[in-house]
Amino acid sequence: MKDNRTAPTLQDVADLANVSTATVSRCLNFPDQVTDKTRSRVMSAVDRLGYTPNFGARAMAAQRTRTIGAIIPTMDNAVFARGIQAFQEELDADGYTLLIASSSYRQDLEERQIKSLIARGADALLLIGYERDPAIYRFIESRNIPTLVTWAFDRTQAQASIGFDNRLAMRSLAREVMRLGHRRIALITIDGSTNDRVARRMQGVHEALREVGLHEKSLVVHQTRYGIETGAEGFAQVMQANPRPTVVICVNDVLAVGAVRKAREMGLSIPDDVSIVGFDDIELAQVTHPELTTVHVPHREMGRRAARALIDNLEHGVPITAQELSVDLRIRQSLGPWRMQP
Amino acid sequence: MKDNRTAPTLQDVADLANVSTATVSRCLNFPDQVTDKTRSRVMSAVDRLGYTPNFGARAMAAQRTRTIGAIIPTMDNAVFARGIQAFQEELDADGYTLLIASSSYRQDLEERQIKSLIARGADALLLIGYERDPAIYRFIESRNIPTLVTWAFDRTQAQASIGFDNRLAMRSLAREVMRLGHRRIALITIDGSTNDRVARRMQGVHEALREVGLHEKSLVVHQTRYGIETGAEGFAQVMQANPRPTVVICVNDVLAVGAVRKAREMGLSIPDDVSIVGFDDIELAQVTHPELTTVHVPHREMGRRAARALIDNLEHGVPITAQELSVDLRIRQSLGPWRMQP
DNA sequence: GCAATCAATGCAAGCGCTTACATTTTTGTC
DNA sequence: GACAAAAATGTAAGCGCTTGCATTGATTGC
Repeated sequence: MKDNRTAPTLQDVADLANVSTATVSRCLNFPDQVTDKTRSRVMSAVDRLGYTPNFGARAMAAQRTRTIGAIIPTMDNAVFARGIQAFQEELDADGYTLLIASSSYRQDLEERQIKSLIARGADALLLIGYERDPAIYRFIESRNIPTLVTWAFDRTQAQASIGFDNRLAMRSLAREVMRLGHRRIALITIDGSTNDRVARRMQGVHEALREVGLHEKSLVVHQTRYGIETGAEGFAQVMQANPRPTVVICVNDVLAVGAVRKAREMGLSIPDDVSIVGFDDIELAQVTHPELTTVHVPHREMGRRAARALIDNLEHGVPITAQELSVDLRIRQSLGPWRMQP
Repeated sequence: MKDNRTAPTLQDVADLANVSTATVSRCLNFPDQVTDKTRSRVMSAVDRLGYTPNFGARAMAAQRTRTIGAIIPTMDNAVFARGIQAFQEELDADGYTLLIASSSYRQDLEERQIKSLIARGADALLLIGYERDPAIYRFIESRNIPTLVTWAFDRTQAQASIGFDNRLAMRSLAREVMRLGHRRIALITIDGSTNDRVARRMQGVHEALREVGLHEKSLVVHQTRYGIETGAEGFAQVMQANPRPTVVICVNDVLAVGAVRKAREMGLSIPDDVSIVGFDDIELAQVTHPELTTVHVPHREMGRRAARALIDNLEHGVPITAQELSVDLRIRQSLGPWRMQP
């Protein structure tokens, strides 16, 4: 009798069904290579013992895992959560399993996790943004692991990605702001040094500024951490500038929502006293009052496509090609034309 | 020369460093059992080859993985995202890795994932809510995997949990609603059949109702899916009841936020025309206008404690004991006293 | 300088599975 | 009913690692 505190093995099943382990393995992996009779005998042994294949052993023997790894900066951010959820649904439909790790925006952690996911046998990898040590790209390359970057798109980068161009997207939003006559502009942002998406968005703002002959220096910038609360504080800060900004651009909707709240608390009317715009178009953007003008990003679509690209590569060797997704401006009530300050 | 398309193995490192695989293994796992000289030789071989231990092989040989599995209903929900993020941070600090799967609220999927996580060598498991097939609890038990339920607490259940009592929490909110004189009440909820937390919250409302002598039937109930948008639709629905509800209780904040938005669209003033309350106290709750009265749940604290309990059990055999966390009412402006309908 | 001791290292047996190849059984044909 | 071909099953060699035990080498006390 076996120690029943421990998982039953292929051997246990084989013994109970009176066949070899090879046959059991075939029953599980290639059912039609086995007689109906044997198969049902084996399957009932499997049920009886509550057998589940040991993943590590299987991975080692088969050299594939049907597992895809993803590393996101944080779970605690709706944009990633939503994209990854779609990614996972698509994988699941094809019998793949998703392994997620979150890096808290720390490069060192991310590198550890990339190695850990590969060590765990991930057949492919999904990463957010381009920015990382070239050595780690070489490492991935040397292991021959198909890898896709997402949430960003930049044709000058070597690494294949499915995403959108953060710089251009933000630039077009900033242009719209300019078009409405605003010239006194504030930017609430988060640290761009470990976040290339944010860095690109800031560039986009700068470019739009230069196009109308404004110097970057004229921009009132406030850098803070991610969060509604910090967005609110940031808003209070930038509104102290003199002359007061007529529009506040936030690098994401979460900050913008905080700004909207603070404006209300300060008794400012949006967009009459000040306009506020965000980025991402999360569900929240339509809940604020007034609704938020922002850049719509197809998070779920991105996740779905990324999954397809990776699976197609794994299953049929389809090369992974870059895909740029289009984003579009969602002009809502939080952005209005410039008016002379009273 | 090795095929460099494939990961280097312990053997490769051993060869390069001129030692046995046993020594390399010890260098990695018990560095002080090895001479400085050998160690540095081995380590430089490791670096040179970019060696990373194969997880499956290691798990198989060592019978432990320092990995903990968690299954949540969906990533795309701030409350789980936040709790799990804290859980993961705590695990990480102790050198554990988190494996996450999401079940889309489907029991069958969850069962598959429990098995998959165990097969992957998870040393322990974190699950949301109690409700699942007893067979699956037996399965976990038979594998001797420490398991913790969270997001719920019920002393009548056998399974250890760290969470709060959804029924009592919602009841106290409903009592407050009654105390303010409301008697014409609507409830916007989601399917409770696969979600014991929601089912308990509904019970809580029913109990409070009975306490003031109202019959459950007098409650205007609308069941929908999770989401801001669906919450908005639900609100429109329940407000058609005659007589019109004076308060709308939502089983979570997301629905409530949708309700608030719809009320605004309908030109109703909150709380003068109708009160709205939610549950969870997500960040959103303070962004709506007016701010949402809700039940505050310590999501991050819950995640942290769950991690500690599991690690302490794994490392020092500390038994996993149930812990009830306290929640508290956050009374804000969206709830006002009952007034005669105009 | 030598035995006794202890630290450092090596040897080799698994861990649970897949799969190429060998063997047995079944099926179809004449 | 005998034979070849095809289908089903078995055998056994790994996959990459850890670890108990055996071996070697260094250190110590006398």
